[in-house]
Amino acid sequence: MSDENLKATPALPLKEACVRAAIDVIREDGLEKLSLRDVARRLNVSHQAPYKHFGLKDRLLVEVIRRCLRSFAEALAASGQGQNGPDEAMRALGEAYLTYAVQFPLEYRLMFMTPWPADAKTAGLSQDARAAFDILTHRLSALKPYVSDAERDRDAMFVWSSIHGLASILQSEAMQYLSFSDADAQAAVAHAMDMVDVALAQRRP
Amino acid sequence: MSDENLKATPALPLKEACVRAAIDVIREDGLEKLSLRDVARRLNVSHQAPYKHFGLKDRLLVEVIRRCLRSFAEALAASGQGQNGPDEAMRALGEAYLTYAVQFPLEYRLMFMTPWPADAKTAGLSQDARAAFDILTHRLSALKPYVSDAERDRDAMFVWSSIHGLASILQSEAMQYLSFSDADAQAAVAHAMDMVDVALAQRRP
DNA sequence: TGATTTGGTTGACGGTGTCTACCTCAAGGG
DNA sequence: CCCTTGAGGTAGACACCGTCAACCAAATCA
Repeated sequence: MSDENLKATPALPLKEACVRAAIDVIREDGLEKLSLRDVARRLNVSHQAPYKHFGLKDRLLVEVIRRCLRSFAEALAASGQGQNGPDEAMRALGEAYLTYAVQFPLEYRLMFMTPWPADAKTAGLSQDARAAFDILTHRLSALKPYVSDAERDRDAMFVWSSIHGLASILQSEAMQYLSFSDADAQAAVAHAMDMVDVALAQRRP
Repeated sequence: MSDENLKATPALPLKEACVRAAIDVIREDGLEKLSLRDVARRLNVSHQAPYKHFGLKDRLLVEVIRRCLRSFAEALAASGQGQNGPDEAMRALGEAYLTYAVQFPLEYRLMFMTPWPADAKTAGLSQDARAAFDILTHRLSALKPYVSDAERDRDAMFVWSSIHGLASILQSEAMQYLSFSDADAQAAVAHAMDMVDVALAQRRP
């Protein structure tokens, strides 16, 4: 036996522990409830300890967004397995997207409905976002042949904006505000996805 | 002459002035920069004065959102004038929607990308949201005949989610993050709107 | 007239992000 | 071996914030 049991609660380096605690807070209560001091309290550490690792609150936030983007991209990529054709794979992607948005609304909001910290671009978040987007472009390429990447990207942008719009409406209370019943809402979602398929199929070879 | 020039800066009752100042702040710096104390300072009034009119910050926010929804609905409704047919009216609606989102990104974010205060429903915001939504349903009714309101609402939800997705992507920096050029972005928007038209036309009589 | 409501004031409390200063301890170079 | 240095932790302060409480003047109204 080594001396593991001697140290109290090392387990994780504090930096990593901060990120995880922050994700917990956001998952539970949302971004606006996130405070560095609260994170510190949860980890039984002084209110300045997290500051040593992330000089600014925003820099912790960037790290959290990065994690979210990656786990989101993983969920999307996993949706492809065991599908028969490109059509089903495409549909599965859309459903995985919506599922994620509904299952983790606060993370989804953080990634796509919240202004990113100013230094997000320098921090390389763009690449993680692009990785998620490219899952979509790849499936589109399997679906129909494109003469150029630009043409494919236009289709991708259409699909993405439609699904994203749907997701963001779903995870807000907009449906309730417009007094849609649950059944109506579900039907509307299915219909919207059909419409996307229809539009994509329009000029398919 | 009456005694107008005797009073310093009455002009508006404080309540109204607060709402307008709050909108100014949001337009300039975004929701997260809005504070009741700042509003009070701008109006040369004690930090508690606004509190007399809106007991909670959220209640001021509700009032601001209401204004935004109404001016948004106005802009949408105005887009219908002087169009030739229902098709053009529909297209004009979509463009007015996007224009508004791009022109007033922070207001747009406030209306559709920010969790509404808890008492928004009781405060009757739903009706204002519904009014905006119904502009869309009316134009759809002019576009093609529906056998039921539910069917029309499903189409409306599809159109709305597509355009909303587009708008929310446009007003975020997502395009930049995905390294779309301005021209590409514009082309993507036009393409997406075409796709919506295509899908809508699919089963048109 | 006297009571009460309305709309304003100041002051306090607990919470936050961030700055500065201090401490401690491990690693390394002379 | 000592001594510097830097990383990672601490406590304390400052300026904000939302909100509550107490007070106060003028208007409204019984």
